[in-house]
Amino acid sequence: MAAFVNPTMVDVAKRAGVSIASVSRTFSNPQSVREQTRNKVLAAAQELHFSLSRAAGNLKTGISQRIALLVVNEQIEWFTASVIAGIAHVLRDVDYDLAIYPMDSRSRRADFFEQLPVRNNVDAVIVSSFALSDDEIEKLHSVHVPLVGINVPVTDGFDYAVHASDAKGMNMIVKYLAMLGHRHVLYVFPDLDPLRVDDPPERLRTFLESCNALSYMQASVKVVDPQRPTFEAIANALVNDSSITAVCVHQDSLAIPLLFDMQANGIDVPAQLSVVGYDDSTYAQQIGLTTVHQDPYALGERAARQTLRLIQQEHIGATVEQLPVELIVRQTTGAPRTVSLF
Amino acid sequence: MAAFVNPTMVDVAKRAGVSIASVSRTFSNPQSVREQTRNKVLAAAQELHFSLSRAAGNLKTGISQRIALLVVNEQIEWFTASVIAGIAHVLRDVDYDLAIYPMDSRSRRADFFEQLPVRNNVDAVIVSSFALSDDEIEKLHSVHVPLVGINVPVTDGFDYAVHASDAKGMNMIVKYLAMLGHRHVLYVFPDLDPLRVDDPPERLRTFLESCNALSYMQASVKVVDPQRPTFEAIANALVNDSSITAVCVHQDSLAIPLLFDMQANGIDVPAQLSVVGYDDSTYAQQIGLTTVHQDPYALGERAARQTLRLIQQEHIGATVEQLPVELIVRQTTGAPRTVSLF
DNA sequence: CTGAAAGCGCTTACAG
DNA sequence: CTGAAAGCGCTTACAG
Repeated sequence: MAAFVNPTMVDVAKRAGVSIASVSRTFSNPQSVREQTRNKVLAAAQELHFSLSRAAGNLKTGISQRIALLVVNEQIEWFTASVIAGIAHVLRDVDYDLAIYPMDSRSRRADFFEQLPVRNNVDAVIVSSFALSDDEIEKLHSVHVPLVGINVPVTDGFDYAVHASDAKGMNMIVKYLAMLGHRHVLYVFPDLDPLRVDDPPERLRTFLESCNALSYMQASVKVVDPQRPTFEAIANALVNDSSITAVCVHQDSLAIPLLFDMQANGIDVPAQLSVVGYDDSTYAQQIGLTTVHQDPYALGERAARQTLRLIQQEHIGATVEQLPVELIVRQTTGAPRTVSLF
Repeated sequence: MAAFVNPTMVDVAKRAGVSIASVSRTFSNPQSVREQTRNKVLAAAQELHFSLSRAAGNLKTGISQRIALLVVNEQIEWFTASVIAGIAHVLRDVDYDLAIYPMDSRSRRADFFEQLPVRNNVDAVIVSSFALSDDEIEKLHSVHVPLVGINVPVTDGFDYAVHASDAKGMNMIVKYLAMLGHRHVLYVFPDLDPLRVDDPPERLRTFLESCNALSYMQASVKVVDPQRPTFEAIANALVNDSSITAVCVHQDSLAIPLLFDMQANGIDVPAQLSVVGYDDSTYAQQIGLTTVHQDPYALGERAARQTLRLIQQEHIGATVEQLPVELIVRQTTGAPRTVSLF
């Protein structure tokens, strides 16, 4: 490992008896070189275990083959992990790297925008699921590279943005519950990461709007500490107002333990109470949770594809897109109860 | 965006009235330049929004600041996502990139080892949670870069490897169940990803060994399709042999839906049946699952740190390490039942 | 402590 | 179709 030196194009050129220009061309633009030459080069390259140096190419072309992803959470959870997998999948095929920059504390975030380590070293930046301040957007613009957003609450200043529409999903939930006959739904809302400056959150907002749009539909909200059992937190809301017949939980990761606790406490879901989640995440299917399906992997893929187009200066069509969202009715929802809950 | 050109060291040097060597030094080795000079450089750099080009540096130094991670699954699941987050965390601090190469199909995997896109373009390679063939290891050696493993079943040919010991975890489970008084445990084993050439899997193997070591402990195994409900699959094993009083599930992701189904089917866990999982993954805590805790994030961090040392040619101490594993006793385990299950 | 200069390994006009 | 040559933006021995 000590004195090992990788072969370069000059080694290949020598062995193949051609110029380095021909070597370069057979890799970057094969049809521009005669087949015979190409074969000589390929053979020599194979024999020497030659491999292009991306650093040299990057330097010459000014293309870094790197895209930055700004995310808010460090211990990456379900949604972000899928987004990353989707992006990484499309980038790998074109030999691009994804450089992940976690903004998991105020100081890290401040440092990032202070240093802007991305300047000069990235072909685009993608922001996932949090809001940028105007100042931050301006700084990102100063790196002169396409800026794309995934589930960003406001899209001004972005060259492209994709969303899974919370508005549509919530609207479907509310309409579906109304159709089943529910007239009073409790929204369970976890205290959010303070760094996620999405305020008021789209889901909650559109839940309230959707209920409002239906004159007969009453909405209540219960804010809950995600670290503590949700069941206990909402139990008294439920006893205090017996007109609540359905619970709409902000996200599956809260709904699933809740369901479990309800079952353990002998509450019959959905006979006594309907429960709907949001995300269609791990276990939702196995457990039979009615929820809204979205596809963060697809979001990542789409964002990555469009980013690549932007880098290529290609036309990308619409500058803001929504990916479909789907209500998945399973076993936790039904008609409102006819007898009392407790 | 069109004609924008980033400033280079020569711009900074001019503005600061020094040579580019001094500019370079103030960034790479600040104490080698006089404070006054350094300040001039820093000021000029700031004014021009200068940022080092990593491509140029990489080319000159031969250090790519890139580490490859080989993983087997594309739709990245809980464990791998945490490993990645752990690695990415330590790499970000030293401005290294993580290039993820998914080996999610035979052809992708074959292509990777055929092309070896990593040659000449990576400072190390890390392999997570699958077995390499001898041939593959040999090819990776030919890239002349440190090779490190995370939870790899065999560590020959690796410069370093970290594990969360399945053997220890399983041993704790079996001893704990024995202590509670169980004498016959059913191991629930999912059909594994055929690409994960870990055969026979450590967990199952050490479960059987641990039971064997206790002369009075009987072990049974039920192979299960992870796509279908586990409860139905094991129900008849349970009725057919009433001496089974505990179920040891290969991983939490199987155990959690199983528990849910048991509860729904009126089985009282642990009064009628003890259930233990493995992983301490999402929801295990909220749901009260007895399981073995391991820390893939820590595994990733440790692997990354050691990889960096290897790259630096530093001494790394032991070449194979195990990270602690912990039995977390919660509410799904107890004494064997005294009345029949069904 | 500082500068002039070579060179890392490519790509790509340009000329033939 | 092919080659000679310039140059991308740094780092670093070398000399002073």
